[in-house]
Amino acid sequence: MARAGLTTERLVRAGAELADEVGFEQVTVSAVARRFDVKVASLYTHLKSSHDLKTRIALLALEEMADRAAEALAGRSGKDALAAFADVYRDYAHEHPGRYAAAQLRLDPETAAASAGVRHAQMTRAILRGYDLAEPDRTHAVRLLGSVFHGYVSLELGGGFSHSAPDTQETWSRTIDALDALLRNWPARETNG
Amino acid sequence: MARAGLTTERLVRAGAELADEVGFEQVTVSAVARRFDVKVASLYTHLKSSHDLKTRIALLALEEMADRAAEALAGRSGKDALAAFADVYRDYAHEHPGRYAAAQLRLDPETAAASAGVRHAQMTRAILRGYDLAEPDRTHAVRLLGSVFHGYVSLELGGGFSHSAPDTQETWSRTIDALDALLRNWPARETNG
DNA sequence: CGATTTGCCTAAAGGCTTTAGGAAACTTCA
DNA sequence: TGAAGTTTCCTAAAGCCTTTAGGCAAATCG
Repeated sequence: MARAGLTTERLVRAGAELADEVGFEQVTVSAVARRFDVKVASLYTHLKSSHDLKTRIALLALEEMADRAAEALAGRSGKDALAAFADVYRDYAHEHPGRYAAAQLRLDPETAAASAGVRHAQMTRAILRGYDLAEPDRTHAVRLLGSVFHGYVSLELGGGFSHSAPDTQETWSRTIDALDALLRNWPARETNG
Repeated sequence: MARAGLTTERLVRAGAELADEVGFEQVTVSAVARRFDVKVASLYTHLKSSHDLKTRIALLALEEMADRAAEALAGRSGKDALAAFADVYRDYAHEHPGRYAAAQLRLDPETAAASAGVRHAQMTRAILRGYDLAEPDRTHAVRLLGSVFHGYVSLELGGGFSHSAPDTQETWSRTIDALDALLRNWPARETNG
């Protein structure tokens, strides 16, 4: 029998495509095997387990997003950088919903530490250089930005904003405006009242 | 054979507990059957399918959160209301991680429309009555709040904020401060610069 | 109390995961 | 070039999950 030429790389890539087509939940070793017209057991030469496959798809997605973000950030600062960065996530999630879902997979600490997730955090910090924030507010702001981007995109993708007016593109722009305003005018502690 | 006294209600409740103990992903019809010391097939008298079980757990979680939120909101307004509302989500997610994850399940439109999700949206709008926002900004703000709450909680639960300083409780307080400040000072359109 | 409905069971089929062991296809190098 | 070794893919099989079908006993209703 001729060999199929499987590699971990090709399998992961196929898994990522599958995720975008039918949802990350539906990605199984079996489904990937079918895609290569190969028996399931054969994939275990290249993958440790089903979980291994999913983790690799997640890492791929994180890399791809980080690469796009790095490019988007080049030569920009301030609100421009903020908007470009934010758009990278949203656009990526729209183009690759399955991969985006994969990127949400909970990674074990070591894997996470070695992943592109680290670059994401660094870039977010870099954006904040355009605003006047000292620690620990800078860290709070990093977390806030992460929350908004992730939260917005996952609600939007999950249909949380239904198809009602005003459209989500408009909300997205206004959200970025709001974040920019907030960062330029970060409240001091205990702003009660 | 004596009957086990199964009901849809009891099964869903058991499923929710299971979710909190071992994660929503691990909730299966089989696992719930085991919990009642009953054969798997027996559950299909009370549940349409595995997906039905999961959906019902999601609906339960949405109800519980909405109930808590409604109580928290009673008699409060402005930043007090905002903070109380926000804390409901975070606390619920910490107490019931599995149920919280369930609440993130994508529901089909009809189910979603009949769910407590509607109450959540209404309450968020109610909170904004304490701030001076006209449409469409009010809707943008509703979406922003939803994004932040959901995004923050899911990143925190997923270990996204690791265990680094400053602690997440502090960030949470500051996030609410920031949102309050933002809502009181919502930027006009095109605040570029 | 007999008849009907309901609830749980056994049986069974089909799918996914994962391991074990075999055979063909590549690679290496004399 | 061809023998030896390695790698890749295959068959087989066990284990777990879902879901349907059909049966018997328990609860409920006249």
